[in-house]
Amino acid sequence: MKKPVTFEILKSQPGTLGRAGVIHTPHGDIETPAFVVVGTKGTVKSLKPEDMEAYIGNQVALANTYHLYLQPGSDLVQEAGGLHTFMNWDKPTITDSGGFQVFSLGAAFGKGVTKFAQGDVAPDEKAGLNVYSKELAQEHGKLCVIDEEGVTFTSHIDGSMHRFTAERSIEIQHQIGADIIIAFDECTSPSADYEYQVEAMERTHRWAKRSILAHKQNFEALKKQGLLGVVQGGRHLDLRKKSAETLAAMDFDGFAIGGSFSKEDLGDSLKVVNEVLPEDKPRHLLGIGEPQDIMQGVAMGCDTFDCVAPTRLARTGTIYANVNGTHTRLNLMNAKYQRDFSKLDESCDCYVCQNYTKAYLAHLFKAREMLGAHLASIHNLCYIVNFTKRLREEILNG
RNA sequence: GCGUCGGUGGCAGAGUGGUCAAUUGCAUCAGACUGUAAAUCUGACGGGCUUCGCCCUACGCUGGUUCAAAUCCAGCCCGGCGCA
Repeated sequence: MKKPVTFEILKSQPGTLGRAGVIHTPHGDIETPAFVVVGTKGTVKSLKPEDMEAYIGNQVALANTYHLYLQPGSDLVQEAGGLHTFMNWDKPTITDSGGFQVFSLGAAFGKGVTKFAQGDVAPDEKAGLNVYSKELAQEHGKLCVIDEEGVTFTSHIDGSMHRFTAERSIEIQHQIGADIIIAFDECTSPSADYEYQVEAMERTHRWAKRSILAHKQNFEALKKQGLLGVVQGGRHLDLRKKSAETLAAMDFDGFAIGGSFSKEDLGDSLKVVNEVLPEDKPRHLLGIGEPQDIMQGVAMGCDTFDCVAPTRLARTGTIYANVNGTHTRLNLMNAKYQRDFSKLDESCDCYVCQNYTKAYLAHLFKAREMLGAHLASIHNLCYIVNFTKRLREEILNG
């Protein structure tokens, strides 16, 4: 049987792990390296799929299993004809497994911790320990509890209890129907200690195996959806290597690299991982997507990237701009932009930069007009999508 | 003119003898945001300093009562409303 998701390398970059290629999916090709736009709830916040086609040109969008399962319900998405039909986007899609919510609603909940740490992070025993009992979880105000079999979530929407296992996550992703689905994993906190990282990683490996089995049992889905395994190991290079080796031996259509990183050794982590992962399968870097990070990721052999930063920053008034060759964030709410009638970014020729000024967007944000979020999202996504495209061209032309 | 209610920080609006440089909201200024709990969150917001604290000036104006006044009293100024 022909696999629904395959990868083809067009050119490798000498001296690095970088490569330009194509991921073939039932809904079309993804030319890599590529930035994957995040549309968690089946919508890229503030944008219509038509906007993406008209103004951004992204080739693929990523939705979230946990969110769509809770609302409107994955059975409903299936009844609608699947994610593509439901949201009116007929290009490639990916669903994330819900593994990130194990982190964001668990260890990270209420703590302001992100998966991308900067500098040293003090080990926090509770980042690992407290996920084991419901009592401790409640005591620490967390919305999920982990055990060997899976994760019990308390809905952030209405407080109801929900159970995710590897099998359940895959089943839900079958209902949603994205081209690429992801094995259920645990994204660990950068503050979890080494011992816990080992434990969580090994558990994620067991879930990976179960995810493959669950996927293989659904022949219909097997024809239409490719499955990625998730490399874990946190900020420890030895664990990263181990995780990559373990997953490489499993029958995945590609790999996602997840978990927490540190700003300082992202490159090293990716290098270790991608030297081990099979070359002929695509590698997605989960949740990382600042321009500098993507540049590193590409050089270290990653093919696709998703990140909420461009859209989240956009909604809160911050835009990307290339200032004297440096990737910079500009907070348009700052007083100095009130009368700045220049385009958002001199080097950008996106629809927004062609038609609007910083002062106008600053006004929209100050006035809390929703058009601000819309225009800034278009610009930020264009910025990052085009940046990634240029990295691809550099490899192809290099 | 008489009566009555009221005048608080950029605005709105709490507070009615000490715990008040004064609740809160807005506005303002700045910061954060990396598989979206997020059109969100955090901080500052009278002035100065040796800034987990200290010193000045402040609740219409002037004076008074009191150990102590944004808070009580008197006069004045200003505004709303009612009656002339």
